Amino acid sequence: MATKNKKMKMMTLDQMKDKDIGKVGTPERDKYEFDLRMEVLGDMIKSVRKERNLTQEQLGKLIGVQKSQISKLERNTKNVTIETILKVFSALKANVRFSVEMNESEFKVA
Amino acid sequence: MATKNKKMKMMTLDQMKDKDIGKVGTPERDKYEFDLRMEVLGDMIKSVRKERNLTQEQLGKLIGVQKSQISKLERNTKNVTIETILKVFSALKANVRFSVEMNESEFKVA
DNA sequence: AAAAAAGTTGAATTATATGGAAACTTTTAT
DNA sequence: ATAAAAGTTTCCATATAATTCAACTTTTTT
Repeated sequence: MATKNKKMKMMTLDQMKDKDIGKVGTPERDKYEFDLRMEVLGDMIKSVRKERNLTQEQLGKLIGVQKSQISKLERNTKNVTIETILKVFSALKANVRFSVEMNESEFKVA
Repeated sequence: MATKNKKMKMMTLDQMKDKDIGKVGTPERDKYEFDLRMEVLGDMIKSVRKERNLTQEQLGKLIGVQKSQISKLERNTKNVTIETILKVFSALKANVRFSVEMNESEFKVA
């Protein structure tokens, strides 16, 4: 509940999962980055939502959709648009950032 | 899990833009993270593509779409799905990562 | 164990992203 | 200055993401 870090708090997905299943308080819960995969996105939403102590219905109301929609997003039945991602995380007061990492040597232009 | 590869090169969008308009060789071209905003996405694609010395047509061929499609993505005429982002950056041999940053104190559950 | 709350699923609809083709414009050679 | 290459735009079709509603299942509470 009450925060210690005044600034930002970030968490890994695993840590989030740990939280979901009970194991709270891992040490390196500081920052988290992961490859942008669709499969993992729903878990992120769910975890942040839980962190905010919201039900799917409440989150839905926050962004103006039914709880079923939230469920679908969390369960990742489909591909998702950036807009949707932003809408959801914005409602959760979470910043989404993304970065592109370019492996120079790996590309050969013939 | 996935570990860092040896030689990654990352760059900021501003640096990419600098490159586009001529200013190459900025010092902190090392890593880059930015808020996931749609407006900026097209620039990312364009910049990485240029870094790879590809034309829109070549990139298009790489992922199996017309050059007009690439143009649209770069110009951000529409919202984009994750799948598309991945497809493009994967063709460019660039890793996309994304992170969620949660400001604890900012959320008040009533 | 029953009731209530939370979450899931399926079917249907609407909105919009993806995509191609061709004409057009801008940029880059020659 | 012209031609060629690269990029943009418009029109259009198709695929699929976003969404709702209602019934259903699972979880939580009492």
